[in-house]
Amino acid sequence: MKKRKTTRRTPGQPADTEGRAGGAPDSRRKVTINDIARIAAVSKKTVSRVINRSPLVEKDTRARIEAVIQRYRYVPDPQARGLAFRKSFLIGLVYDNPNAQYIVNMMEGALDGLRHTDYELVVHPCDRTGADFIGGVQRFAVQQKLRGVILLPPVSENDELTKALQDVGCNYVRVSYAQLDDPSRMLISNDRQAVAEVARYLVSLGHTRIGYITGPQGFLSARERREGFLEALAHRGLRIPPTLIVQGGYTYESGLTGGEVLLGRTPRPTAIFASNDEMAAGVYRAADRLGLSIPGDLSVVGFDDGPIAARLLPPLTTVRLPIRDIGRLAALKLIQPPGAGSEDAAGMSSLIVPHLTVRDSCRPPRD
Amino acid sequence: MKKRKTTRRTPGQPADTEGRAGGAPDSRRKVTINDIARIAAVSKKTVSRVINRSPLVEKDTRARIEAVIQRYRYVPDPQARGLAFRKSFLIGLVYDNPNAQYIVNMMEGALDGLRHTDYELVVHPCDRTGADFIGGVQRFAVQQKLRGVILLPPVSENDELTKALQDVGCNYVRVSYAQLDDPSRMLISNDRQAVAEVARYLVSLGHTRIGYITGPQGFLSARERREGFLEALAHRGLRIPPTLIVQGGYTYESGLTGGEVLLGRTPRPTAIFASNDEMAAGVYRAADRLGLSIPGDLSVVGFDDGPIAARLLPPLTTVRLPIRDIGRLAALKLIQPPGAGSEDAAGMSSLIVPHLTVRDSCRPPRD
DNA sequence: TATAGAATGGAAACCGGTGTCAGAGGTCCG
DNA sequence: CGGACCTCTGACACCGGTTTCCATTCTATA
Repeated sequence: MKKRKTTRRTPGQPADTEGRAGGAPDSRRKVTINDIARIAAVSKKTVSRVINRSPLVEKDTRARIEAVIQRYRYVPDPQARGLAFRKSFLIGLVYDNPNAQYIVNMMEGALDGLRHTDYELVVHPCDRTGADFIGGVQRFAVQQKLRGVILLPPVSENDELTKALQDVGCNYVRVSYAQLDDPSRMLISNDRQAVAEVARYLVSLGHTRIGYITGPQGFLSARERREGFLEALAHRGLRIPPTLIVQGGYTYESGLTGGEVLLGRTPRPTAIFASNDEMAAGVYRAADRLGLSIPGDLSVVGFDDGPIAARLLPPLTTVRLPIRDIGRLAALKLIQPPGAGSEDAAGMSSLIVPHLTVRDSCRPPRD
Repeated sequence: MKKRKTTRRTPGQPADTEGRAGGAPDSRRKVTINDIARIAAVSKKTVSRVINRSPLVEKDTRARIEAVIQRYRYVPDPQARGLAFRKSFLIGLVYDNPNAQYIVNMMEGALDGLRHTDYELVVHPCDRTGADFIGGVQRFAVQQKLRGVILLPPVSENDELTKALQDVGCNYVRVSYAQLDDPSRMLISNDRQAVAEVARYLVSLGHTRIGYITGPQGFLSARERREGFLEALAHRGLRIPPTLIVQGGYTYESGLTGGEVLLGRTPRPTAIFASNDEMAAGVYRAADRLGLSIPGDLSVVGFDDGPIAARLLPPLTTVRLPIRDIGRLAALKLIQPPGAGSEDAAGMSSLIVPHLTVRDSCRPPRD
């Protein structure tokens, strides 16, 4: 006896439909798993097995079904799958970040990682200072049944948030600057090491009076960069007096005022390290106002290597953050089953080390 | 033989469950429409009517159901709804744009428009020069059953693409610079009018030798800006010789080379209008290389008012594009039923007029 | 008071997939 | 040769909503 005849006795559809067992199913309507099953003369469950790469399908059967799928350009409906799986095929990108450039790059990176998968990226900005910010993100995750969430700094530093996500069983990856969580949920940029490189560079040029503009209070990156820089200088026997360290906020304006403060000290610093590019741009402006030329009278270093860095005059020496790569790795971490390492160990390493990009904004101090 | 009433706790325990009318339904499991129906002692259909704002529900009943929904923080599952509706609650943002800043702002704007709605935004970059680019976007729309798509320039200018989307019944809004389509599907930035403002400004300062750097071939914005600018100048009796018009590509590098070309002409132009900020930054660089000072020796105007504009030295006079607003309006257009204008006519106007933002990069020519 | 006509609400089918579990066919072994 | 075991496969219920169709209740009019 052959296969049983395929059944699929939908109330509406009499045996008639079965008869023309190959007929293109109304090209207007979307092809469904039922169509494929009927045409391939198997049950929809078997088709489902093929779709989900179950090993319990005989090779011949699989090949036959795959051929039909190809032929009819069938793609399973993500919504239906999501409903049955109790999980969507969406990845959330959650951020609260002043730096737009950063976001796009991260997004593009995440999309790189998601390319040729079934997943789509849903962006979700939020205000980490707003009321019920955590509840908002949590609801987002639950309602959309997100497969996972990528948390960008500074929201990635919020332990309450990750707790809330765990509570509702939502997977996540935190992009940050230190080990805050289970390694499988972290992607770490070693800014400490990068700023040490800056310290080495400035010292090697001969600078000894170096000003520093920090990031905003409470940002982990701000702390890591500041501590890393000061420690590295100390390691080389240099101690920056407190008067040469000013508080910034990662904004152009804070860089401008910070720069003006630092350049007002006597004796003046011969170099300023602003802990991001925006603030470095502010320092350029401050120097300009005081009639100081860069790099002649003042060396400047930034951090990020955003689009502004290369466009400033002179082009800014800065630390290049491989943001796009970070985004890609974050996405991969989310969608890859813990065990399998398709990307090799090095590539999937959760540790990113940014490096110094030397342009024209530094020079030995004139003495 | 018929289906017997298996399971489904609903039929199984009617009056009883209602009795403890407040009993939280296993706080671990997600609340469903069935729970709400049971607790409110109505059928799920009625709850569904409330959710979808059907007018066929008695006031009291509605109030009671809404109370239960509130109480249990019930939110209908978008996937299930999508499945039944044959439409998801996702809006696609499709772009192929070199300018990252532009994208983020547009995205934020779209998210503004989607806030407090059931919709989420899915980003989808694409390569308009790639093979089967149109098919790719089409598949994206079909597979995700997108409620609508926002098309950003330059992909918004592709009529084949919009045709393909229409073919699959996908709604869309095109953000562009001229009426390319049904007004209900267009959001137009009147760059022509904006550049006329630039022309007026430069002429009023006394410039007569003005250089112009165009956008890339085939971009509608490039054409509109160039033609608009030249016409406005002509209108004031000024004709730019072809030697003072160079082809750019909206990139920093093209601005740099374009600037060098223009500044190499004799006599030198006293002002250069670069048709976006990136290229204006390139002109700054070109001027710097030639030892020319801005605005002393050369006036420069840009277009976009991206983040670079205010950070250049001197801060760049440029045309401000209200991108975030555009994004918001685009989203609103998509999700609002054609008839209802919740935002007033002026606000929902599909015509955006960017305006000149004067900073410090222009001055009367020195003679 | 009778009756048409609306307004309302319920049961079951359906959207397009996946999970469970039982059953068919084949192999291995005693 | 028969039974235990394994490999595939399919029937059926289910995910959480909406829609169809029909029964019931509530008006309004004759």
